[in-house]
Amino acid sequence: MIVITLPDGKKMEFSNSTTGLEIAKTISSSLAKAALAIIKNDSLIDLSAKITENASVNIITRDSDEALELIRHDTAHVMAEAVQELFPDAQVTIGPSIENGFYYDFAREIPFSTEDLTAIEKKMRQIIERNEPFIREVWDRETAIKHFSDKGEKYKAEIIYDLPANEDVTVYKQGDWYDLCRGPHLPSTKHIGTAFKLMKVAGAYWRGDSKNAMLHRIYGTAWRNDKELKAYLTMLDEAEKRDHRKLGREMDLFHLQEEAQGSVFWHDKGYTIWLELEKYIRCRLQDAGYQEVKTPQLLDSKFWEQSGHWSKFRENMFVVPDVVPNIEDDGSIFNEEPKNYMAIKPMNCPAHVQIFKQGIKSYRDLPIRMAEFGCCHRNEPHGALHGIMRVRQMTQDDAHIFVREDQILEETLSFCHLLLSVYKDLGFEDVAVKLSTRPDVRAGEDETWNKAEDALGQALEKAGLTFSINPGEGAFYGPKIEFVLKDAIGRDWQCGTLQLDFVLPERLDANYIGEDGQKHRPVMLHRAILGSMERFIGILIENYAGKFPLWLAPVQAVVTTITGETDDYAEEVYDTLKSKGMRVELDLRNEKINRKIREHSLAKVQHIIVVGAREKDERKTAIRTLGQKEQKFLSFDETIEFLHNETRSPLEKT
RNA sequence: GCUGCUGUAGCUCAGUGGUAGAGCGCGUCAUUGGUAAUGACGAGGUCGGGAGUUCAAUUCUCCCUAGCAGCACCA
Repeated sequence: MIVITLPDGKKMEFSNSTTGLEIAKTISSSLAKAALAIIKNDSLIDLSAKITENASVNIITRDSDEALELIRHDTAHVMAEAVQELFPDAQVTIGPSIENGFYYDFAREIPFSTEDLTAIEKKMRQIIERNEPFIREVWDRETAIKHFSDKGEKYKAEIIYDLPANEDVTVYKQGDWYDLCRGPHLPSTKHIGTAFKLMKVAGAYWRGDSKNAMLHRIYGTAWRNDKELKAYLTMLDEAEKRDHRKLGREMDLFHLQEEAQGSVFWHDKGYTIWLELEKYIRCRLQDAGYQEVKTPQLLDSKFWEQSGHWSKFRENMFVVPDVVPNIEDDGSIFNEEPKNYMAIKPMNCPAHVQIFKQGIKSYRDLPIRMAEFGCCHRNEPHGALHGIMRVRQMTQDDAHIFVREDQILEETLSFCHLLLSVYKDLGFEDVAVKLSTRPDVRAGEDETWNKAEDALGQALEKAGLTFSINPGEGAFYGPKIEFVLKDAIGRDWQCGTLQLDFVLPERLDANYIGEDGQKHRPVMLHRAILGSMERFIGILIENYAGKFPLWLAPVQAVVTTITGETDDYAEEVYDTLKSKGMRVELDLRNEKINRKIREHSLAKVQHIIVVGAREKDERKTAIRTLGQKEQKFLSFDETIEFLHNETRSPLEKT
């Protein structure tokens, strides 16, 4: 006799064994039809799996998150079958479900083409239509290894070989095709439905390691129903429309060119956003008791050896020989072998420690909050570069807070408040927080790590933030907090960070005099709110789809005319707005008003101020605001006041 | 860095083994038009760079380079 407990607490009895399907049938025939799998004591298992002991059971139907994962995983299996039917030379490897869909990696000489995807997808729909049940089998380990090896599936054989000894080797069959898989699966292929689409082919390393063979990965998306699929595809379209590289060009914000790959040419309009953002952050930091500094770009390699970057970070640094170059037409660039090397800074922290070290610091001086809009260069791999989001020259809104150990909690807490308040001002209210804890390879005593992790955790709790733990993801020198914000179309961006560091002050021999008259090591908090100016502006562009909050917008209003007869009045409006510090443009072109409205609207100018003969006569303006049907008719003075109000930054609003 | 794809006018993109085209933009002229494209004419290209095959290469092949997608890495 076994007892099954349902989520509502109801108990059911079965003679000696049962299955999820039997339980569902006992409850109702409609549930039996809808049931896809069950959660038994917190683990997801097949509907047909035998239950032989007392258990709590939750029946999974299509609308649950678990079902969606099953759908995605099963679609991956069906794709693998389709691929092997069409391309018998392809070996299967792994195919998990992922966010928004699934992928499957295949080993094969020839990569898949875009045309292949169409054929594979067609075959998948046939396989689903066959409605083959997924059947689980447990195989003997040795037999399984031999079987897959003989079949030429060496990757599968390798996976089985590496499976923990206590784990069953399970194989799932769907018709004649089968795959090594832990499961669970849907009852049969038809449950997958039709809401999936193969998206793209890409290379991927076996087991994610760049030393291993490159496999061919096919990505797909899969959803519960066509409506969800369509919504996802619409979101992708929307993301493409917002692409900062496209908007950056269209709005004349910046450009990139191959002679300076990974570094941004900021145009007037883009740099206006930068300056406004920088001004805003600078004010917030001043209010929060930070000092601002500026440190050198080029520093001797010996300095980086001392800081530890030379051994740990050198492959990401730009190194310059400290030699006068040869200017003769022939011959090498350098006539002598360089004795010394300089490196362009990839981080600001070691330089900040040098400032800290000037003079003697007392425990009374701490905390010292040292900020820099630090321009750093990192020698990023070519394949990593992406628009202005991932660049080789970047400016961080960086700061290092030198504290005593007893100040960690308080400084962390106030940083969290500052960061959330900044994000809110910039339009991001949905922020996820992650705490990354000690990695396997680390510096420092376990006792110190305990204190550090506790302090960060406590600060987050005090700040009222819910957070998830990233075990083992901390830096080697200390644990860190990462702040992830969600943009207008639901994408996540990791921006802010706070990292505790016990190592660098030690390496660079920073100290302060404590109450006891002895030297002590300060702890460093590395922290950034935006991350980098480049990346954050990229995020802003995509989040707002180019329609920036007015205080950041490069063009806040355009004054334009209907005919040339009112040019003088338009100039007066324009001059007055300009003199009040607003970013206004004057459009006196000999074009029809329709055209001018269209062009400025497409350029995402939010306020178009039209002055024609009527407005001139009455000393008024007609303001057309982007996204609104009605125009406003305001007097000259009201216009100035209206725009002045609209363009106020969050700093002026409080 | 790895795999695949791409590079033609300022932008978006056609096209061809016999040295190139469209739309938008730009310039000139005409037009003075009340809220999402006025018309006409015109100027723009060593077809990413180099080598090879060929009588002939923007087109075919190879190498390099940059961009794009993904992987790895990461702010």
